Amino acid sequence: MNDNNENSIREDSFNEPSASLNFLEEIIEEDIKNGKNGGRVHTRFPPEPNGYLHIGHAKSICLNFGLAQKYNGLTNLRFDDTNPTKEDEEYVDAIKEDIKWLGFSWDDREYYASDYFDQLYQWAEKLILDGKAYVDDQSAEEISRQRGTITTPGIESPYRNRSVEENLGLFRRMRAGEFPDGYCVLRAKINMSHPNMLMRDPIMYRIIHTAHHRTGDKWCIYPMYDYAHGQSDYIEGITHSICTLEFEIHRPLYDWFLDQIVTTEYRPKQIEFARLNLTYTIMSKRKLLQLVKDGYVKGWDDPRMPTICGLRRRGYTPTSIRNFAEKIGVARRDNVIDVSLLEFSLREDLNKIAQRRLAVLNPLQLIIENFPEDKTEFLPAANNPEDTKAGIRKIPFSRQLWIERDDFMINPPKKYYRLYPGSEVRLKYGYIIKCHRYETDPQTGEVKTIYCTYDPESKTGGATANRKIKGTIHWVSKKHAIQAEIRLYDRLFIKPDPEDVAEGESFINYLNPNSLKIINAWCEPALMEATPAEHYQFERIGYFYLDPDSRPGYPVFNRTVSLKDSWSKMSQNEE
RNA sequence: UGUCCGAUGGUGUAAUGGCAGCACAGGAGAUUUUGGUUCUCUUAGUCUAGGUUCGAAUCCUGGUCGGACAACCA
Repeated sequence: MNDNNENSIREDSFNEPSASLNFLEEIIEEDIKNGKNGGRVHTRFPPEPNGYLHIGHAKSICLNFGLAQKYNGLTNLRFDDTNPTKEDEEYVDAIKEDIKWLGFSWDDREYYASDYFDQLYQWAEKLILDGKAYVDDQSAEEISRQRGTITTPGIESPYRNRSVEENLGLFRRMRAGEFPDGYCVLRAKINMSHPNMLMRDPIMYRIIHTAHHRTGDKWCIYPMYDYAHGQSDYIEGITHSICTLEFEIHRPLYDWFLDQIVTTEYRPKQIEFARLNLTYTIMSKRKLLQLVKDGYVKGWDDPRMPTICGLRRRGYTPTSIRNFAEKIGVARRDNVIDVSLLEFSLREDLNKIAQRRLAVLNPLQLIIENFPEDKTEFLPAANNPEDTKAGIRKIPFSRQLWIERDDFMINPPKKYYRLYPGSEVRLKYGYIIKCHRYETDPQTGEVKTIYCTYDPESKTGGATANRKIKGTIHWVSKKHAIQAEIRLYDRLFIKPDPEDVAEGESFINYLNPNSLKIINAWCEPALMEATPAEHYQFERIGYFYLDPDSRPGYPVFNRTVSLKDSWSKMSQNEE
């Protein structure tokens, strides 16, 4: 497949079995080696359908599906829908779409915690029968007060030692709907002075008279997360239940509930990893919701949002996100990933696949004085220099062009090799031109028009085509250009850690006022046929992606990410 | 104040008692009809104090710093 010797050697050493494992892979390989759960690997991705998925979830998705793929296992999609007051069908569909778009499949294994309400209820009765659970009639406030604090033990509920019969009767009446919301709860009887507060007789069921998006009015009691999650894992045959670090403290409870019901050799195991944090980004669902609700962004899929749908609309590719997840690795220490690593993964993919086009975002008129008035030439241009199979297109060229305002200076600094009086540049895919003079607006002093001549032999394939010219600039033919709306996005926050708030401020104070700038651009005609099936690179500018707001004859493009720009960096450092 | 978890260049992540490596970011250069891409070189790291050991990022002890935990949320 590859007869380059050096390359195949490198490949081989890369695939050596000694390649290092992350801590999750180590645990899994150890479990497989020990024949745990019959050597099976079965993971799950368990979103709560109460919001949209973001890049942090993408890490979890890549981990869960990736690990299963690597060890020939399976991954279930399971909606953790145990709280009907917060959850909605709307989110279910969005979540499914996002996971599919990322490139993962749960086949037919789409489950809901609510599928297990009957089984969960049966097990709850068993716990009551075993004297391990009781109905508590106290108010939420009272229960909370009795729970003690982090440093002081709690005290036992006066209802803690009700008889099994009384508990069973009460629990059945809870289920039957005889009590209003909050009248009583079912609690596990564990230890009110446990140093881990979650073990101080945690609540298993509460009364909520609200219709559920799947079970409708069948239930008016709903299980809490801790009581539902491990049991759901057990029902589904999950082997490795991977979650984020904040659930670490829940693990003893996860294990306690399993202890009460597991009768088999098989048993799922919870393992925690550190969630993703990104510089200049917030990941909290609550805060993202606030951005949407209060109109700081235009919706969950606003291209500035770190949501999967936002990134998709912005022009991110699934490949770039998967590669990113691979690069950041996984561990148990808190981390903040530099957003430039995400952008690197994005450019890396886009560079390979993006269709090149010419567009002028900030136009300046250029006239080629020795080019005939009425002549149009069609110049062949490679669609993608990284991929010859992408083919070519022809770009119209004529006497009057638009060029980028940045590509001309009256008094250029050192190392500026674009256009200035007397200089020569190459027009990309076209001719070498020389600048002779320019015209300014007498009112404003702004440059209006640049006058050049072209070297007719300097076209690709021409006699002087290979002359060394330092600068190449992009252009569009004025009379053939089409207009498009361009949305220039920048980071949403001006502070690397927007959640690190000063006294009396909130993350809202750190919003970047320039996170969106809308302009009009002149584009080569081929962009009239732009489609969301393609990603585009406007040469020398950046990557762009067609927005659904586009109208017939008027495309709208989102700037996905700019090209790396070592010139602006260099000229800034000079200052 | 208690319990649990964690600590390796600026940011991530390897090294599983034996040469501290890789990626991003930063810097310098080469190539280039994109100041893009690609390529080369380069700056920079084991929280701290002790102990075990021929040998410690790794094992032990103390400290320091950071995180999690007191919803009828997940």
